[in-house]
Amino acid sequence: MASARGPLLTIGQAAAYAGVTVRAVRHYHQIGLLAEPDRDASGYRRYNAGHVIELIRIRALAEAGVPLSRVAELLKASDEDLAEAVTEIDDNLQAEIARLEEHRHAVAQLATVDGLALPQEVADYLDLLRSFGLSDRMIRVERDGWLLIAASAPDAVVDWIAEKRASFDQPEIVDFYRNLDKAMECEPDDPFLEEVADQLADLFERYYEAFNQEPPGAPEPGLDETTVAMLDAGAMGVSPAMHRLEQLLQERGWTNWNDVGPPQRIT
Amino acid sequence: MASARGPLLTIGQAAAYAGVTVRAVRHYHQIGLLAEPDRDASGYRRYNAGHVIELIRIRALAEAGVPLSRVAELLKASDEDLAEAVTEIDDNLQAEIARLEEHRHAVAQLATVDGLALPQEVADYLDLLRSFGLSDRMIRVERDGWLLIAASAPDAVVDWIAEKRASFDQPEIVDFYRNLDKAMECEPDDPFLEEVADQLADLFERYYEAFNQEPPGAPEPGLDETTVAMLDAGAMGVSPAMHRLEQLLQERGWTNWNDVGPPQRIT
DNA sequence: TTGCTCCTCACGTCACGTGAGGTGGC
DNA sequence: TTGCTCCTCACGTCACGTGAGGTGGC
Repeated sequence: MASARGPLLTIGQAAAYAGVTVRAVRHYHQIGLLAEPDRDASGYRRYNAGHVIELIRIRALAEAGVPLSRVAELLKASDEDLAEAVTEIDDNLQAEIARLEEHRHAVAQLATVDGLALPQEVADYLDLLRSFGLSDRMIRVERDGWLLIAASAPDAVVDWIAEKRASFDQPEIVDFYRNLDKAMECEPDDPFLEEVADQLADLFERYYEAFNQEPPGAPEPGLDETTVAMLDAGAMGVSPAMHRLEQLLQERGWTNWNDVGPPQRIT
Repeated sequence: MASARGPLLTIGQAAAYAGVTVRAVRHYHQIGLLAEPDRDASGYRRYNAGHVIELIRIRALAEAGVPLSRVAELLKASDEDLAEAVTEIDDNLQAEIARLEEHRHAVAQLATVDGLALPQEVADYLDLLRSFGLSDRMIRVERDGWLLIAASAPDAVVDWIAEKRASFDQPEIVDFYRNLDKAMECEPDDPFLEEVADQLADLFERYYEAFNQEPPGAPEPGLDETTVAMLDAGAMGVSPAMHRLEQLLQERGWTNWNDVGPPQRIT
């Protein structure tokens, strides 16, 4: 039994000594982690060396990220039990550090609005579209589409965006996107939409010819139906003109026009 | 205005798509972070592509450790504002990682019971005492004393422990500690205590002679009064015998005997 | 019909923070 | 007397988790 001799610290002094807040000390009392000291005549808690030592040890464990519910048990642990627990705690710390490092990468890519939840390659692709003078509206439609694709097929998105990007080496693709941009502003009965539909059907035709009726990529490019439907809904929802354009394309014998995978000829 | 066309996902499907829990989605609605979608005839929420995209973006920020209260503002932010915020978020992440790395070090040293809140050098010192066959009780008194010292003078403790450790090169110091250990078990009136007091007084005498009345270290070795008083209380509280030994030493002309700093000759 | 999802309260979690209202110590 | 510390409730924080009790969809 340690005697009550020695300096008796107030809760504020004990807390300052151990480097914790007064409220934290009271909390440790409340949950039974730290024994309540005796009170003085005024009802103030008075701490002796033993209490302060226990408080320092509690803090050492708590600061290391050990939940208070485990601190109690570790304070009483043997060297072997403690060593085992320490291994586990260190594993947790390492995992947490790895998690944060990952987030640092994610955050770095998030430096631009486009980068929110998108890989750098997609953000670069969107910048390429911008460099062609395409409207913010167009960029947003593309970005949202690729967000959905990235969420449903995170492993494939980088390959797909590379293919998509390469297609912009052809000046007629760039030209088509500019027309598509204008088309989004049209009324559904604007004759310009027929012009764009013709241009797109022509592109599809040449695309199939170039690959001898054997376009690269499977007809199902790896996206589930839900995602494809959401992509369509997103693109079509932009304006009634887009909906009309889809109809005009079907009249010309083409369907399944979306951001990934080849179009399909209606047979 | 995006149309309500496209596949309408249930809350469970939308949550799974974005990689969050159903409860999290409801929570985002509750705090106004994510707009409530329309309901179907049964009162079920039905999500369209726009909702899912917003959900993915919320998740991207939240997972990076951004508090939800800031997520709302960042979703609407410009590229410049976002870049600024990202710098800050990354600073926070780096600080957090550094904090965890520190804790990994602390935890590594905590692998043994002695290491709880004590630097490795002190734990090594305690092991040295153990190798001399000193009792667990003695080790505990020493450990608690050094815990108090480490808490009040963390920068100096390594130097002090090195001095203390070096003193054990002298066989008579080791011999004295063994006697001190036995003395702790004594009744206060045991004549063995007088023997130990004589031995300690002799050690002090030779210590002063060796340094020509000019012992190293200031009379006040850098510890505040509170700590010194707690150290005394801790050591004296162990047993009445220790208290008696202190008295016997005073009779022999010595005071201020504790773990750090030189003893003082009563003038 | 069974099992799964959906709904809305509403309390629980974790480690304290933060007043609210009052008293003691220098 | 003033300002600071101490006391005990007790609600607030943060981002949901977890039943409780009930209904809808395949």
